Amino acid sequence: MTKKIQKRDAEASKRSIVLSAIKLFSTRGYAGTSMDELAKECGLNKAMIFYYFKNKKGLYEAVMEEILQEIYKAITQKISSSTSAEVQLETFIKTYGTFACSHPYLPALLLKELSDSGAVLPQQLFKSMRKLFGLFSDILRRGEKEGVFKKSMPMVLYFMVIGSLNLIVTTKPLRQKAAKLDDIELDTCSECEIEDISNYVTSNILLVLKPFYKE
Amino acid sequence: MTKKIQKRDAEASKRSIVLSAIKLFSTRGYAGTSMDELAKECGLNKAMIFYYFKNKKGLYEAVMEEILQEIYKAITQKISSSTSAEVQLETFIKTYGTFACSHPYLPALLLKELSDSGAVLPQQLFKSMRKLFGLFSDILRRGEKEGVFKKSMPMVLYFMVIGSLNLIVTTKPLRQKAAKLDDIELDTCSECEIEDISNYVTSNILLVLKPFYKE
Amino acid sequence: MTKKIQKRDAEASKRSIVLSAIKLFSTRGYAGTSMDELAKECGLNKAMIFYYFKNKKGLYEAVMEEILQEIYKAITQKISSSTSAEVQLETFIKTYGTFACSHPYLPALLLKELSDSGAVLPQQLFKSMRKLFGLFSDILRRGEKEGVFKKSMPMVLYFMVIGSLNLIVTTKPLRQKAAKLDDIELDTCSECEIEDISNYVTSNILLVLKPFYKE
Amino acid sequence: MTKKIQKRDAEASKRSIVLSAIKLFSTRGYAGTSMDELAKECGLNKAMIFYYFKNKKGLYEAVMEEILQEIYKAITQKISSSTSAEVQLETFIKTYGTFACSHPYLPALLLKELSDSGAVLPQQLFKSMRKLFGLFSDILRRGEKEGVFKKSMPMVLYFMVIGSLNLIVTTKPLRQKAAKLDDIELDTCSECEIEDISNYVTSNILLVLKPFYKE
DNA sequence: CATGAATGAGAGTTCATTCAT
DNA sequence: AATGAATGAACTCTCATTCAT
Repeated sequence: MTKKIQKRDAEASKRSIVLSAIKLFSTRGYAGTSMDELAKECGLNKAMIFYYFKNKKGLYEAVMEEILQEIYKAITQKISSSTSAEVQLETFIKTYGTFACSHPYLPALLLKELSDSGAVLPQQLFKSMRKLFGLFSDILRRGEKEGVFKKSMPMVLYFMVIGSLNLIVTTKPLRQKAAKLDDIELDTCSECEIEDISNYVTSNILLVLKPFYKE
Repeated sequence: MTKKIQKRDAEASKRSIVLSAIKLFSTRGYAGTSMDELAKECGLNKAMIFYYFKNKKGLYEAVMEEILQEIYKAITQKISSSTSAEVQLETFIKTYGTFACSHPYLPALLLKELSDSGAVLPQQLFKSMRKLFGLFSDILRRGEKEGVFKKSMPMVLYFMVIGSLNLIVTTKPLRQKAAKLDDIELDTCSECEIEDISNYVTSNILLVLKPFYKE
Repeated sequence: MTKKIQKRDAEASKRSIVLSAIKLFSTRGYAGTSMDELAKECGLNKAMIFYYFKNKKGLYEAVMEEILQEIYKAITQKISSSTSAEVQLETFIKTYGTFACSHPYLPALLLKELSDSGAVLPQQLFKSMRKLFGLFSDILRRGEKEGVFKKSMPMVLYFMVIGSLNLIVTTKPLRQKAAKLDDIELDTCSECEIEDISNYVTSNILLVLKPFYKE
Repeated sequence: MTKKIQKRDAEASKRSIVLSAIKLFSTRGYAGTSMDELAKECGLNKAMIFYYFKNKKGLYEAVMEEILQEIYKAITQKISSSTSAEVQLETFIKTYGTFACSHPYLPALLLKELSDSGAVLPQQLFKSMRKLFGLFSDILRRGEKEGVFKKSMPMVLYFMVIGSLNLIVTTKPLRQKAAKLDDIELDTCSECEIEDISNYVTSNILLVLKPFYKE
């Protein structure tokens, strides 16, 4: 009845650890995150982290699992409402963009992991990356089969999409700072909305896939 | 004479430290790299690192400075031989690609830095990043002025370029592993040469900038 | 009736804790044994250990009490069937040997305890040790009085007996390994049966106590 | 010149660590000894222990190596002055006794290690034990060959010797306490000198090896 | 009687950094 | 310029023990 009181609620405690871990791992990185700090952040005793997750790496795995499943679910859900390859591609990119923007830890963690080929989590990253990229790749392949898309290099296009979107999200503070201090005239897109950027990326990719495509 | 030799030794030692630091920082990240390990790697005493660089952060700054200047120099040099915006853009992308491929620490470090908005190196990264992006942006702007390029969002295009190229480089081991183990048919571009990819990226960007562009 | 079942369960649980504790304490030592591991070993919740025994030390005391009583009971029982000092001494040694061999935790724990003068368990060990040694000493004294034994140093003889028997038991794996790997010819008694050793020790002690004793 | 000042003297620091380690390991055991306490005890920073010895186990190894070599050296030195098996055996036992008494950490550590078959240091213990026992065994074998000793079980005799001597040393405080409090008449040899005990053990062993031996 | 959640203290170990030579 | 010795703080992780149910 008084279930909502956090104390002695295993699920809530575990959740609170994961949430704090997401925050810290995404800002300070794996090695840069300390379990002491994490414990303080989530308001639980440090030992509880090891009670629920066998060790630091185990927690990191759980965190990555969590967020990669989230984005995967978000995208598949949205995509399912259409069968057109073109619409699905558009949905993929836009959903990824808005999700990344509202869950900025995803780009931070993903870029960090991908920047050293999954040094911490090779197996895990590998599987999750494949799953998400598989989705993207399938859309392109189907479009190709149906004659609406040109032949392409899916891996490169995928990296153009998630590379740009992730970087746009993670560099936001940097770009805003740049805009203020800048003596040189340099448009760092500091005021751009994620929707505009997703749209721009989408139309760029479609330009590549569909010759004579009108934006 | 003795002095000169000492000075040469000093320069050599400093150089050796930076080189080892590049290697370690790019593979293990900032927090993941220990000064002990670094000292072992470069064959010098640990105290020498602090003799030449005030502290770990100072060394990291020197490392970033170094590699960002390198890539900047490489690109400006190549670009200077032409005045056509189109050729310059092509040169920018391809030079970046080949440089990233032959100096794979660049993508690793850059992505790591950009993935947390330069938490370690705000000021430094900021300036160097701006310089490189400034180069890219200038080309686009000039092309636009000359009527050969359409209006665009330079920041996004820049991220599409360096995002994809960097990811292609850093994920190479991952993608090759994926190619071997994979049960599903999934083209991870595991055998692609960087030249092909740079070409593909270039033509994609030109498709965006120049409507009706023939690849 | 419900009560009785509960009580039986309680007894059974307590017993199961003690048994697991004997196993772990004797192999890993007092400090080396963790309550977590112990709980896992005995299949009960960790808190139950503290429910039945006030703390780790309390459990250790109970364990020692238990096994010292066991060996004491085993010996007194066997001894009672004879009144001859010589036969009783023989029975003491042989019973100790076979018991130690079939309950190898006894030597392990006893040697550990005696090796730091009962730092963990002064009072407890003290009393139990005295009881067992008292038995041995009584036999010698009576034999002396009856003129069948020479005057001796009971404490030293006692240590010669239990020292050798305990060591033979605890070093068994070590000695067997030695036998296999050994390049040098060295008889480590790796195949000896405890009966033979007990016999040998017995006859040695009798040789000391009874001059001109024929083995 | 001011070499004797402890600071910045590696050899002295290492020595001080080993000495403190001997003290703590022998009283509290391996698992029971904490590196914090050890650092406090030897007056050095905790990190220095890991600077000189790679880890706790490494330090323990060094400690065991040290003391086992000491006793081995002490015995071989004394033994070398005679060629008679009988005298050598006597010297072995007495030297072991006096050494054990003046370096009481030896019995404590040896019994602890032997009581779980070298759980911490199997390989090391194995070699050192073999060396020392080899010495003992050789004497017996030679005596046998020369016709002065009867056939025997060297391993058992060895354990009777070191078992009793070690226990006499480690139980000294216990036995003295027993003597004071005791209501029962029980001779715990609380006032015995190690020489008397060594003599007694020696003559007992000789009684076993030499029938009709007069003490 | 029994459990899982929670804790504070301390474990071993590594860290970046400085000092003395 | 260069080294090895030294340090204190921080690290990940485990401990014995208790609380709430």
